[in-house]
Amino acid sequence: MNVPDATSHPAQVVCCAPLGADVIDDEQAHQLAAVMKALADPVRLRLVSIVAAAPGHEVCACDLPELLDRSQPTTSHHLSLLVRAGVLEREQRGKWAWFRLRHDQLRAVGDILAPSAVRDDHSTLVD
Amino acid sequence: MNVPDATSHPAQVVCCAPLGADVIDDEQAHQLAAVMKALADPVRLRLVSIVAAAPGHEVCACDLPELLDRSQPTTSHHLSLLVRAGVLEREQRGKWAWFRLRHDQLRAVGDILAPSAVRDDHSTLVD
DNA sequence: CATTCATATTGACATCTGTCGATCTGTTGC
DNA sequence: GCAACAGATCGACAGATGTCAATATGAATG
Repeated sequence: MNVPDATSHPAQVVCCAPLGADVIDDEQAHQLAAVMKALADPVRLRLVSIVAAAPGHEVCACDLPELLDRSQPTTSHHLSLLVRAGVLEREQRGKWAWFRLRHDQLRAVGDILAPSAVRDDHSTLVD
Repeated sequence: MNVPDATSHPAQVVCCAPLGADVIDDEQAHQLAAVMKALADPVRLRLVSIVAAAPGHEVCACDLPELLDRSQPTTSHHLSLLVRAGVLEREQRGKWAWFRLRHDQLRAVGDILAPSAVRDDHSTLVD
């Protein structure tokens, strides 16, 4: 899936200009596509939704195979993919792994697609 | 890729609750994933960006193979995929096909990921 | 340190995806 | 109707993706 960076921990937040501001170059397109590919799967969307709706916006991996109706390896696979994409953060607590949302990353992607009306907008997608 | 609906023309805009409002069900997840899959490709992101940045937010298909550095069939494939996903609209003008952005669809997806601060927010992702 | 439990990694497999060359379809102009 | 052109569809193929069973790794606990 070729997500931005596999090893360094605080994965980079995808960059910022809204889609209509200018034609994005190939590199930007690949970076953004990598994060969006990570999100563009039903299981992972439900996963993100579960984390987002959880108290404290965090969940223990131990609960996820059942919630997602997937095997433990499959669940782990999706989790690590989302971490590599910078959408989730992983934290080890005792023998459990907890995952928290990277709201900044989610917001960055959202803002590229639909620049929020609050920011001074350079007459882009918003006609 | 299994995008929402292949034939009916004004393809449905993906639905609305932000990701953290509640855990989305399997059906919602599949619908949203379909639209996001359509967007989660470097070539298609550049394509959308090209349309978004074009005067009038519309482009002629005839210009795209060169701009995207892809063959005519490949370009056509990406275009029809985006139309099926409800991201683009197609209009025939003489022998040329023109494509326009569905801003509503793009905004819907963006708002699910990053609920805009202007709307009264149901304490979701925005801590 | 041996056991147990939670999670990650590996290997295998079917399916999906992006790409192009070749061809078909539909529109224009003669 | 026919030639010319724009664009869509088909067929093929390499490579990516989602899935699970089996196994490895790593942390807590006796």
